[in-house]
Amino acid sequence: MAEKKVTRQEDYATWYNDLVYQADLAEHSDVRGCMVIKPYGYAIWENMRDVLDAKFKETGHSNAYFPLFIPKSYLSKEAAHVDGFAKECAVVTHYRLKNAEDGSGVIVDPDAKLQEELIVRPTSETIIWNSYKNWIQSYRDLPILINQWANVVRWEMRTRLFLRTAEFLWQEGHTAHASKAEAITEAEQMLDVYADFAENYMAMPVLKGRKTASERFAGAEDTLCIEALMQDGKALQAGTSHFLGQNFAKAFDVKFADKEGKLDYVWATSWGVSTRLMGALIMTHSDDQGLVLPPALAPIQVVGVPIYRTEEELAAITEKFNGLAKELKALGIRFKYDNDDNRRPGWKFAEYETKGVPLRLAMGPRDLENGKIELARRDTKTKEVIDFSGISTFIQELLGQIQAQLLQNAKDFRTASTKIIDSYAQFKEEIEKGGFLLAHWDGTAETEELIKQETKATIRCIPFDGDTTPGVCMVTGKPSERRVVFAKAY
RNA sequence: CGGGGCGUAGCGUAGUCCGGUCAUCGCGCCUGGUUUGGGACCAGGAGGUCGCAGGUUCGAAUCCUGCCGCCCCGACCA
Repeated sequence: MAEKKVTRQEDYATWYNDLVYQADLAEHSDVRGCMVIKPYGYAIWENMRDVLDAKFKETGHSNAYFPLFIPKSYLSKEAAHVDGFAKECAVVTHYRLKNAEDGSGVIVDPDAKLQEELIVRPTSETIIWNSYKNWIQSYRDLPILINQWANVVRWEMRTRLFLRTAEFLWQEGHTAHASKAEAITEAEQMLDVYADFAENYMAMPVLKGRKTASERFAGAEDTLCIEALMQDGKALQAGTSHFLGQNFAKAFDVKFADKEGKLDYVWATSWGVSTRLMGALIMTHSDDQGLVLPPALAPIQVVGVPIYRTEEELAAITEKFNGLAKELKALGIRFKYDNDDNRRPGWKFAEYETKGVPLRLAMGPRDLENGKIELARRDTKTKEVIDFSGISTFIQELLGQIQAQLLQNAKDFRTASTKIIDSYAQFKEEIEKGGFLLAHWDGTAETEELIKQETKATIRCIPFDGDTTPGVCMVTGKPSERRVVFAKAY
C-alpha cells in the first residue's frame, strides 16, 4: 500500500488551498465564487486541453462555438433540464448602464430592460440544439460530432478553487445521431476517452460506471461517469458522458428523414470535463512539500539549476546546460534552465518542488570538474549524482517510469481504500473513514436517499467492471442485482 | 437562506474585553554591500481612509447602530 503522503495536521481543505496558492496555480477572485487561473495553473490546463482536443479529433469530432447567452425560453423547453439548472443560473436582465442622477455612480438603466432575459449558459444543450434544428433534415446530415471549448456559469452556493467555482472552463461535446445504438456507442466511446486520459496522462485511476436515476444529468436518459478517489478518501466525479435519448430533439423539434423517407427524432449525446480535473490532479498526487505533477502534463518536466560563484563558472555550466537543452528538446522533453541570478539555488529547489516539477538537475563546479550532474526526483524526493554524458535518454526513460509509478501509487491507494461491505452498521462505520465502499442496494431511490440522509454517502456509480454477483440490499434486505460504489463526494 | 467566526500595508497578523505616544510584528517590496551545493545576511528605505457610513466622546482600530464583504458548518451542488 502506498504511504499516506499528506501528513499535515490541518484539515485537508486547508492543505489543498495552501497548495493551490503556493504552487501559484490560481487564486480566489474578488468576484463572487470566481477564480483567477494564474499562468502556471493555466499551463497545466493547456496541456490537458491539448491532449483531450487531439483525442476528440482522432475520434472524428470538430470544434465549434455557440453563444454565451441563452434566451430564457430555450432553457425551459426541456422540463427536467430546466429543473436541474434553474436554481443556479445567472440572468442578464438589462443591456445598459447610466450615471445616477445623485452622482453616486453608475446604475442599471431601468429603461434598458430586455424583453426576454438571457441566461448565462450553465451548459449549452439548449442553445446548441436550437442550431441543430436548422442543420438537420435528412440522415445524410448525420452524425453531427461537435465539441466546444468554453466557459460556463453555475451560481453555486459554496465554491472551492477548481473543484466548484461559479465560472469554470470546460469542453462540452454535443452530438446528433440517426440511431439510438449509434448515440449510445458515442457516449460510451467518449467515456473511454476520458478514462484513458485520466489514467494515462493524469496518472489517476478512475472507475467507469453509470449514475443512478437520481444522480443523472438533468435531461439525460443515461449518465455515464468516471469517478476518482482523492487522498482524503472522498470521491470526485471527474467526467460525464450522457446519452440524451430523443429528449432534446423533441424539445427543439429536430427530426430527420431516414432512407425510407420516414421522419424520426434525432438521438443525442453530450459529454464534458472541466477545470475540476485540475483539482483532481492536485489532490491525487500532491504531498506535504507541494504539488506532484505527472510528467505527461507538467508544464516543466525537467528544470536545470546552475550553482556557481563566479561568472566563469556560470558560463561553463550554462554551456553544458545549453547543450543538454538541445538534446532534451529533440526528445520532446519540456526543459527549463533557470539561471536567474536573483534567486539562490536553495530557493529554486524549494520553488520547483512546490510546483511539482518531476525532475531537477543541479550542476556546480564540483560536478563540472568530475563530468557529473545531480538529478533529483520530485515524486520520491531522492537525488543522486550521475554521469553527465548520455543523460538525456536516461531522463526520457525516467520520466516514463515516474509517470507509471504515479499511476501505480494512486491505484495502490485506491485498492487499499476500497472495501466490500455487507451490513449497514459496518457501512456507517467504514464510511467515516472514507474510500469506496462496495455494497448491495435494492435499486430504489428511497433507499438511496435514506443512505444519503443518514451517512452523507452517495452512490458514485454502478460500475461497468467488477463483481456482478447478486445479493441482498444492506439496508432493506431486498434483492440486489450487484454491488454498487458508495462514497462521500466532493 | 439559517448557525458560528472574521475584516488592521501586497500577504499573514498583534492590539479591541478595559477609549488616551497603538498603528505591532513577520513575509514580501525598493536601495547598497557581502553572498550563492536546500527557501542567505547586514544596513537603510517605501508602503496603512484600521471594510464602509453614521453616532457617543475632549479624544475611537477599540464603545453603539446600520450596511458591505469574506471564511467555516448546514441547506444547495449533471
